[in-house]
Amino acid sequence: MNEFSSLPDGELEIMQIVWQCDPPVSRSIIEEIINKQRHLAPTTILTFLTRLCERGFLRAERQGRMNLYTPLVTQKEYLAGESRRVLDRLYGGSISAFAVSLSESGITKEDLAELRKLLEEDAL
Amino acid sequence: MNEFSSLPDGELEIMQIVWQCDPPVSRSIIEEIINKQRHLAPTTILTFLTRLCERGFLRAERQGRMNLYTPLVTQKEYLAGESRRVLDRLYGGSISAFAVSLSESGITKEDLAELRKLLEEDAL
DNA sequence: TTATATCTTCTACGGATGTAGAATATATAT
DNA sequence: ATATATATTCTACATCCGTAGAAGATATAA
Repeated sequence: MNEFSSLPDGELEIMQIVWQCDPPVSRSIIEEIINKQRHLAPTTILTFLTRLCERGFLRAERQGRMNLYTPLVTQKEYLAGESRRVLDRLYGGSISAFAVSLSESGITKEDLAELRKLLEEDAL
Repeated sequence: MNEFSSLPDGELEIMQIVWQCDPPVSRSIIEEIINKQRHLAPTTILTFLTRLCERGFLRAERQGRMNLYTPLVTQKEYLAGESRRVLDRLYGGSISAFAVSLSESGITKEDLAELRKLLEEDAL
């Protein structure tokens, strides 16, 4: 259905933060959030942001001497495509095969309950 | 729980074939199967096989002038670990979030039915 | 108006990956 | 015993990715 390229880890990490923020968002905001977890040089973050723009995931607009970034792809869209790819690649597209596999590496009761609920509500 | 590194696409493609075969398996067998889908030079396949040995996913034993490869990691083990990683990376570990996302990119009725059945049988 | 601080863009580099030709080893047919 | 066919290992290379210093641009303080 949709056609967005798969993102490498570094870029995905940035996108996840952008999505969780109120757009548009600046490099410094992203840096602040990321640095709660680990250190990345400002230029590293900017490299990722530039690559995401080239990929068409973000749009940059200048404000003063800094850039503000706005997502062009929603998290929902991206995750739908990416999940599909993963499922196809690993399980030939079978979500139940995936579920069985996960249960083997430990699935939480809460998640199981949640899944049951979704199915009962015909939410899938 | 388990600790196997994530495989790059090329190597995974080979492993999927190895898993679906009766071990041990030769390069030529793998080549035959792969070439139904796309072309890969024999040396390319051998490169992947060598890398998989280095990673500890395969063991090679010489037979005449050719090598026979045996998996050291089961598909089940690998998929469990890999799925877990994917789930954590994309959905903070929530399988229901994953299911919702998949339903947005189109989930088949068959899969849905299968999933219901698994849940009813308490198979997860 | 000019120096300074700060933000971005350029450039770079090592390691991983996909791909395969060149070089080498060896079983086998003659 | 040797040539030939064929299988592997070596070597190579372009591209991608993670990472960040160097260089360049510009808002702002003095």
